[in-house]
Amino acid sequence: MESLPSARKFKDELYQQYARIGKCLSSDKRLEILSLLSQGPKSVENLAQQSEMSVANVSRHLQILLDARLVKFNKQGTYVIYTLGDPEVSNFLLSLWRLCESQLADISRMKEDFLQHFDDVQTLSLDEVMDKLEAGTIILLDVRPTGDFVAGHMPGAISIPIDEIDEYIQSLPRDIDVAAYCRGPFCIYSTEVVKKLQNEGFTVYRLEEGYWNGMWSLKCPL
Amino acid sequence: MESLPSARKFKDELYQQYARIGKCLSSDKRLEILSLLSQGPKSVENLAQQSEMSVANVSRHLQILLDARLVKFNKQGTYVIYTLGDPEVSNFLLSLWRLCESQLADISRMKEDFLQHFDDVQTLSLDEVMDKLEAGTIILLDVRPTGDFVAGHMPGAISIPIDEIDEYIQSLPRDIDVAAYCRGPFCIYSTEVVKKLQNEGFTVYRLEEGYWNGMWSLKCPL
DNA sequence: AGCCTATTCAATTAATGAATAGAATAATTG
DNA sequence: CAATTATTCTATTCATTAATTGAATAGGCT
Repeated sequence: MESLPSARKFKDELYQQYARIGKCLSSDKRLEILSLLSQGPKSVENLAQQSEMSVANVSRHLQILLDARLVKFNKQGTYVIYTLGDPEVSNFLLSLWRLCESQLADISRMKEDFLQHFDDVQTLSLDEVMDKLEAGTIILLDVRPTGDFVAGHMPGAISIPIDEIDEYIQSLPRDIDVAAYCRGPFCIYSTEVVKKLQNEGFTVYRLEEGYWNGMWSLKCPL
Repeated sequence: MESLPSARKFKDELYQQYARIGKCLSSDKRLEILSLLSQGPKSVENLAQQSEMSVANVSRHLQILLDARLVKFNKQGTYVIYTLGDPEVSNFLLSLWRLCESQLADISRMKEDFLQHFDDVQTLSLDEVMDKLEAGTIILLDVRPTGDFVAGHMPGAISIPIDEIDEYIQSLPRDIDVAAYCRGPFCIYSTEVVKKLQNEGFTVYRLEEGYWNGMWSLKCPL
């Protein structure tokens, strides 16, 4: 069909556009950034700390994500705060994680192996914690980074980012149980805190569920 | 926390696994293959023809998709028939296309530009065609490749793959209207057929909607 | 001015992609 | 049953692209 505009050219260009999004998802580091951002807005520096990358490198990855409009930013003083571009992106990430878990058996295996190291940590379910919280027989610690806490948290929880736990240990009451939560079963912030408080003699539990993506679940990819 | 297994190592390995899926999506050619497969199972050769790639190249892409379990295959005689790996993959692709369309303004623009070339092709809606089909005042042609037709089609439609249209032109009745459909607004198979039949003197329409991914819609990515 | 954060640049290293040609498998034919 | 053909997969090549780092720059804030 020589009179028609080239269908092949059109197709190629179209799929090249689609692949702009795809390329963003092809790097483990960018996936980690997206995962972190799905837990709340973050500055470049903050992302660099949590992903253990250099600021320069994070910045470059963010440019790539920005080009595909998977993230957006606004400036707050000298900080550039990045956010997921759109609720659509958040939905998409959910279905990506779901797909990964369902297709890649390696992932489930890795996660199981990892969790075996923490068999000795006592856990409470969300319901149990809520009951105890109402009854006033427990203190609930949110040990995620401050930004995540601000973006959304359990009513009644106290924000004690894991970096700052040492400073707070003295002021925690010892005559009442303590529970800690973070993002999910595979986020070990709360596990670390539980072990540390156990050594200090507290009665302390880990909350099974995590707060992630604006909801309580066991499904946080990390 | 030196006694704990390295959280960083675990995270890195986990995101590397996730990125296995991501890498599949980073190539325009692989996205095209996935798109083609979402329209029905296909042999390597068939995929090569439709994507206008060499068989060897398609095969290599399929290996990559297979490694991430986005596709699976079964052998039929000497042919290896590839399929999407799982209904989950199909769902995921839908949300990927949706994300792409919503984030990348370029795509909408390209599609609009492309469609302008076909302003002169008369279209009918799905409802109109169904009415006319019941009334017996129209013949409906499915001009997609045979495999797609077999995988699912409009009841009452006749399969005339675009490659074979010339052989069928003689036997089409000229005293009744003809409509053709393919995958969607951006699949130009039906447009090509309409133009060809128009030149032959038929009264012929293009069905606005396309049959794609087991449903009628205007949303086929290509 | 001085400090802090983020981006850009330059340069190195690593990896990835497309394509070719050749290998393996299975059916078909003489 | 050997030889041929058809079909799909693998391995290697080469060019391209991507990731990372450190240094330099830009620009806001106090």
